[in-house]
Amino acid sequence: MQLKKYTDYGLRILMYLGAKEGAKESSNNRTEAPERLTTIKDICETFSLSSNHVNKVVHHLGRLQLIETRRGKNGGFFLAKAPNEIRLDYVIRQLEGDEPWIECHNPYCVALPACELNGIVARGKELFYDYLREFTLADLLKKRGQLQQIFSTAS
Amino acid sequence: MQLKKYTDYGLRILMYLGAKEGAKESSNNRTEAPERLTTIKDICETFSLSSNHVNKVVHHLGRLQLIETRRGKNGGFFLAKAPNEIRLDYVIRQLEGDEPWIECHNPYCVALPACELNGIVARGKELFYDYLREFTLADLLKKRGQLQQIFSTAS
DNA sequence: TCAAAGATACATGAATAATGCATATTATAA
DNA sequence: TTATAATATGCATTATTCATGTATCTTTGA
Repeated sequence: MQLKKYTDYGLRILMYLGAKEGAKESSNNRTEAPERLTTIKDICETFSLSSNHVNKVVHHLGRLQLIETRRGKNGGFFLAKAPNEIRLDYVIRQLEGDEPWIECHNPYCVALPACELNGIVARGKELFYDYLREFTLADLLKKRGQLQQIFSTAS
Repeated sequence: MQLKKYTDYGLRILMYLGAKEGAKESSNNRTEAPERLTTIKDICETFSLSSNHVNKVVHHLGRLQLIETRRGKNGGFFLAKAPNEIRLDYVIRQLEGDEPWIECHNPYCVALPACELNGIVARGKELFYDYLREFTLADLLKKRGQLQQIFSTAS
């Protein structure tokens, strides 16, 4: 019972971008590309991660349109939304996958027709995500100055 | 992000016992042993599980004093408490293990000193368990008659 | 004393997450 | 136009953890 590192890495990437780019507000739900884009290499060096895995997470964040990715020379990625528009429940649900937390089929459990358990666990899961829904990336950037310093001195 | 089968099996065992033994009330926090005890074999046949794994879960439930186990001929196990005294949050926390849902060390994350995320996830986890705390084994036995029929015809 | 039950330790297998490698694709700059 | 730096993508491999199997010990009742 633990979030995947994959999900964790996704959140760290967003924190990195948020700390670097700042809390831009955007009316058109888009932010401008910064001068120099953040690259997968930057992330890997900062957090001491392997590029392969980060590669996939970045791609996923791109597909979710949370970041915008640019191929080619001087490419990289940046936040596609303002931090206060990136809800944590959405990020975690998408990266983590949204399977039930208890498995009643596979293999099938005979008690299923009279089982109250799966409903209770499913409701608990929703309460977890309802709570996360109250937070956005902006809430993860409360100590933005400190994060900036950490990220700039790391690697 | 899913409960272990181990935990699931534990809950099914308790449901089986509760359905069979009924909703006995006990002032001294103990129930009487029934005529014929439930065995690991009974559970395995009912739910089509391997005895090895169930063996360990039964042992664990015994250590938690949720059931009482009896070795030797005519041995087996039975509920050690009334169903309404067996809280679901306790069972799941114990069987599942109570680790944090997000890993900040191992390996260490540089952002940790300024990270807001782990606290948010930890609080969400507690809300999940707070919800489970409202339920007991008795709540899983609402359709007790149907469960009894299922369990008696299965195997 | 035998047989039926759980207790325990250790070994193996399976599933999935994490990582690695290779190569394709794209965009920019020289 | 070509070299280079970046992401995109698919497949292979490794590591971790969960699940299961095998063997043997211990306990208890008949």
